[in-house]
Amino acid sequence: MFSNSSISPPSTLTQETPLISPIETCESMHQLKQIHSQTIKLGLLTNPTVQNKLVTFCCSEKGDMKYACKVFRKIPRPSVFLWNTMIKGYSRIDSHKNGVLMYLDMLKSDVRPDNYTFPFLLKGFTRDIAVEFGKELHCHVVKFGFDSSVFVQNALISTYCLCGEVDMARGIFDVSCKDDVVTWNVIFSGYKRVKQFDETRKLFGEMERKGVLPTSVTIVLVLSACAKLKDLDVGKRAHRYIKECKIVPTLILENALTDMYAACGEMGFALEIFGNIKNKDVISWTAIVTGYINRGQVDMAPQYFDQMPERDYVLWTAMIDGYLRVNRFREALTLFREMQTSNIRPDEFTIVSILTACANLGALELGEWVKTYIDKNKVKNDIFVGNALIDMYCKCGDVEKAQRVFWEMLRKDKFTWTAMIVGLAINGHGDKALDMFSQMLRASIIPDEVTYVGVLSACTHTGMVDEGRKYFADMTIQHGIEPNEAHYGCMVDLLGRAGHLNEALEVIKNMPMKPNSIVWGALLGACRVHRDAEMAEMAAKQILELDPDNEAVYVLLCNIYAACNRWDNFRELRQMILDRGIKKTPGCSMIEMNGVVHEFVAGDKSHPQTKEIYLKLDEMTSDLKFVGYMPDISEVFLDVGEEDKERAVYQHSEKLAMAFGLISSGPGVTIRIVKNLRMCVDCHRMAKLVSMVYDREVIVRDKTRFHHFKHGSCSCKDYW
DNA sequence: CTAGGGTTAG
Repeated sequence: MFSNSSISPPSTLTQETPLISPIETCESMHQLKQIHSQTIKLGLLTNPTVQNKLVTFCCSEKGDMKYACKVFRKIPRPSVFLWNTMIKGYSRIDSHKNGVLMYLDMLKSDVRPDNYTFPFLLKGFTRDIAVEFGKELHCHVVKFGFDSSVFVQNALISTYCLCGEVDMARGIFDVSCKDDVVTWNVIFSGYKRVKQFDETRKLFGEMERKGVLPTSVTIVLVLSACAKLKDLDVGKRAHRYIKECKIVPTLILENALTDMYAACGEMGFALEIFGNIKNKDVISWTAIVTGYINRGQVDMAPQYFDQMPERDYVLWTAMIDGYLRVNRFREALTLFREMQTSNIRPDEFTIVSILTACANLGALELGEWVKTYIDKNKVKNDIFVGNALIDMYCKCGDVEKAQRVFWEMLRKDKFTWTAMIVGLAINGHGDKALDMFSQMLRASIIPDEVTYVGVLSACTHTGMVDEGRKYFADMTIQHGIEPNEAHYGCMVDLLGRAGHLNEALEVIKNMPMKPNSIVWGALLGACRVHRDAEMAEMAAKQILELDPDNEAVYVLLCNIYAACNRWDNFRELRQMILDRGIKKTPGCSMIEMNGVVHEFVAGDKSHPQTKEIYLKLDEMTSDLKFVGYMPDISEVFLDVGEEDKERAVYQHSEKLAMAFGLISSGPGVTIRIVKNLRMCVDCHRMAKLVSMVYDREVIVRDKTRFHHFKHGSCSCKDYW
């Protein structure tokens, strides 16, 4: 027997439409399909409530958009509610294209959107879709008159933020009523995306004055901004709201608090909060690790890093970056190898850190490996990666590859251009660097103070005095950049190297700020090239007043005395150095071979191939003597008798590296060496001869520039 | 609408 109610047709008298409550309690698509067929059998499909409930379920988390579409297409004239539900469904599954298509279909069917339509549609946008449709949809919003709906405003603000158009977002924010805390949260999150943390801080103050009460989302965003700005005061104020507004402390909030205190250097507070977190996750640990790193206490970080059982790629990268910050590049690479052994995949952030390490070590082979890794493993090749690649290639002396990366980049920012300009300049291609600079201006990229350091050093490295003066003036006139000490240093360098020592001194005297040791150091360097002992003494005195422990100055002055044959001064100064116990920074050269960075100091005997290296060095010396090599000991410093002087120069670290390079690589392979100090005259001479006699390109990156040795001459034109 | 790591000089 059939029960009456289940077979009787829908009656207008029925209080409740049948099958509604089964849909509401439905658990799966399987159940829903059964209910759907029942509605067809019962002819209930024309009932709007049934339609709404069916489509809503299919669009929900347990649903299936394909099925939703089937049901939806059978409905003759869907209501705006149904269209919205479909749009919302597509947003949920990140099918933004379909969302937009739905919206367009809806307009074609002459259904007007309501104030739910836009938030649902915009919510599903990715950056690309937002760029493509954002502005147009904003026009629709205005046309249909929803521009004063707070939900629509919030959605639009967040869409503009997604496109990176914060100013448009801010425009909408400024005319909104600002009563809704979500509006504030959305704009804060937008400023976070573009890293304008200062705006968040300013607006937070405004929000407080307006008396809008923050939610936990607000506090998290404000704390994150304070962490980046290292603003402890505002951070503490945000912390107070948690108690005052009775905001429940979630893990996210506790992590944000820990990070804020750690970033501000308040490790005591940070550890207290950290200690009270019940279910610490990797983000909590990262906050502590980066806290120590920020304070320069890298060696405190491993305590926590090693304790954390589940280290993810962010934590690894943070730790690797910690070593980079204190110039411990080799340790950074060691950690990277450990990371790979642990089977943690590096992402684009890690890659940037590794490229930075390669750049500083001159490790081209590893850098090339990273480039291949990026291409093969589909690491997101974003603008940071591109910029780091350019920097790596330039600092490894391979300008061509750097340029290739540069031109392949789809987007270029001021960092991209600056890295290329600086890279060309230090590699001795001043003219190309300046050409790049004019292309940069034509591309409407605004240079900053670093760009101008690159431009001025391009002029310096190539001796273009008049151009340098012009750019120095342009910097302020055209771009409103006030020159800093580095720029004055470049000018002193430029004039000094060209032999205009007095003019260089005038520049220093007329500086609006107190000349620092960089500026005086530039003058001292010029005195060395032009052998002006008097001015050198004066410059050295200035530096030592500012920085009494600057051992490089003593060494340079010694070299200058030697170059000017002022042996009395030389001995006097050397005695003073010995009396005061001033230690010369040991010269150190690095060379990469098969992905391993080998390091040499003068007279080094620690290398496993020491014997072969010294044999090769003997062989080199006698080979080169045939073409006129005579040891030049004028720049030797730490030595006693003449014979020892010769020994000392003979065993300079870059010579050992060169010998090692010659025996460990095949004929014709370029030898690349990185030195921590300025290259000495003797090593420079020897490298030129090596490049000729053995027909090898030798590239030495010293403290300030590159020396590309080829066929017996050097790109620096013996001017360094 | 919510937390952590990355690029240019001296």
